[in-house]
This record gives sequence, C-alpha cells and structure tokens, in this order.
Amino acid sequence: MYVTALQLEEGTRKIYTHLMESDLPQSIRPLDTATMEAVGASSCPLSTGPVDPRVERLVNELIGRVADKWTMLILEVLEEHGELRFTRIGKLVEGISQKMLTQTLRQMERDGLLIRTVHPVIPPRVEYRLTDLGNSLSAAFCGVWMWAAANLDRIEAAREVFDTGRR
Amino acid sequence: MYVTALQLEEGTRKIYTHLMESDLPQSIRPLDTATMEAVGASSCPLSTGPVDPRVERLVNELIGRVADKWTMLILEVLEEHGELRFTRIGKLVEGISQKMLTQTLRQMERDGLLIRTVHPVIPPRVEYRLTDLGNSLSAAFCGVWMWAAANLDRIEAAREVFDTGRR
DNA sequence: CGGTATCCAAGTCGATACTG
DNA sequence: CAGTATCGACTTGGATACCG
Repeated sequence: MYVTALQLEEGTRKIYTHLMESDLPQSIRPLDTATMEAVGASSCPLSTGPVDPRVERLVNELIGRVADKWTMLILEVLEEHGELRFTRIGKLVEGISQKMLTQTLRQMERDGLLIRTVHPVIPPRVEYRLTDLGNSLSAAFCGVWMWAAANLDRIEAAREVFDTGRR
Repeated sequence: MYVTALQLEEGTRKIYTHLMESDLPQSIRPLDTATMEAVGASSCPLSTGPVDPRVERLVNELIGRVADKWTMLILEVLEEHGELRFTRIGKLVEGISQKMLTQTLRQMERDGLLIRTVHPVIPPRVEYRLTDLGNSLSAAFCGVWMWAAANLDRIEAAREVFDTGRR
C-alpha cells in the first residue's frame, strides 16, 4: 500500500509520493471513509468505473494540450515568476517561436488558465499571470512530473532492454 | 493553503484534493521538513526553481510520449480489467484504429508500462497487462483527472466568456 | 488472430515578412 | 513591443490491403 501526501503553500509546493505506508510517521494516515464524506472528498474517476464522457473528453483534450511542451513550460515560468510580459516569456521559454507563444497564450487565456492585461501605452505593454485555475492545474500535474522524474531511469532501462531484444 | 492526501490501495484508489486545510481533520497535516527528510520525500521540481535542462527535456519528452489520448485510454482499460487480449483492448478503447492500437501498445511495452505475452498457439493469442510502472503512472494521472472533473464547469464558462468577447 | 505495409488527408510548427 | 499573415516542411492518424 502506498500513501501520498501533497502540501501546497503560497509560492512553494511539495509532494511526497510513492512512500510505503510503513515508512510514514503515525501522524500521516489515509482518510477513513467517514472523514472522506465529511470533507466532501471524492474518489479518483479512473478507478470508480464509468466516467462522465464530458470529463473524459476534457481530460483527453487537456492532456493533449499539456502534453505539448509549450503549455507546460509557460505554466512553469509563470508559476515561478508571477506576472510576465510577452517577450520575457519568449526568452524564458527557450526555443519557442513567436507563433507558438502567441497561439499557446491565447489558448491558455481562453481556458481561463491565465489573465492577459493590455496596458494602453506606447509601446504596447501586455502582461500575463496565472489565474487560480492555472495554478491549480500546475499543482495537479505535479504528480505526473514527479512520476516522470522518479521513473526516468526505469523507463530508459526498459527501452534499452526492449531495443536490445529487437536487434 | 491547500492540502491533498492521496491514498492508494490494491485494486482501488482514492484521492482527496484541493481541500482547505481548515476543512481537514487534525489527524491530517502536511509533513514537516524533518519528517520529509527522514522518509526521503522530495519536493516538486516545478516549484524548486531552475531544473536541470537535460532532465527537463527528458521529462517533457516522457510526458509527451506517455500522455497522448490512446496511451491514457489503454492504461485505463488495462487498469480496470487486468490482463487483456489485443482485439479485446481494441473493442474497449472505442474509436482506436488497429494501427494506433499496435503502435501505442508497442511504445508502452518499450517504455516498460506493460508486458506483452505471446502464447505460441494457433490461432495466436497475445495478452497485455500493466507493470508496476504502468500502474503507478495511472496513479500519477489521478490528480489531473480530479482537476479536470472539478474544474470542467469553470473551463467551459471561461471559454464561453472568451469566445463571446471576441464576437 | 494479431499483426505489417502503404497511401493519403489533415493538422502542427518554424521561418519569414509585415503592422499598429 | 506585441502581435498577424502566409508558406512550406514535417508529423499524425485513419483506411485499406495483405500476411503468418
């Protein structure tokens, strides 16, 4: 059995993942069913059978988008730096073309992940900052990020075994 | 401040997410720094400042490879049903073409997410089942599913506002 | 049954040029 | 400064036909 506890604080975020329950101090234990209901927590859709097709569609859409590296990287720099201007984001997100920067920022704005503020001055000044929704998405993906970082070696090893067996 | 506790059990999985700390019972609190070190927990790379660009590149590649819609859907049906044959997966994952099924299964096998077992009989019988790595990935994505389910309405509302303002 | 191989349509993305 | 417009290379994925 595994227990994961995720702590979010203003500005920082920590995740404790894939620890054996026996490795944890007594003070950290899974919620029992009654507590779970009391605080309005819900089960993971992945393991409770059929999922609302709307949710499934959205998740797939979302994954398709965040899987694209630009959204993730923009989310990351905005989460780290707070409010940023167009060109600054372009410099911080290395390798992004102007087209993709514009396109990705628009999509993220449309989805309510960030706020775009246009200051009516010359030269134009446009600032971007994450909404609460954007910050919470970044938090939700934390687990995936951790998984990827933690299992990088295992995956590369698996690939090597696979490729060797093929040759 | 938000606290999330994730519990994983054999066969089922539950996630408690985005609860205000004040809504939680006293028994559930974030780990303190000492405990964190003691159990070898690590911080989320997203919030600990600059990440090694090589690691970042690899992680992005991993997420991009692992997070396309077919991988997620196959992961889901295998997690729910256990061991499955090729054609059965094709039926359970609605809309997938044979090409993409083959391609995705191969990639997942290469990455060590699933085991492919060929039974040398006629007609051929090939079975697929998730590895521990595959199961843990499905667990890691739990938070994203929860986020999408919880924020579906907010995103659709944001889109409507955005699109209306554009017209 | 469980695949490969091939073709083709649609989409993605970078580069470049231009604008208020 | 912060975009828009356009073009062309490249990638993706479905459909179809065939194979051990």
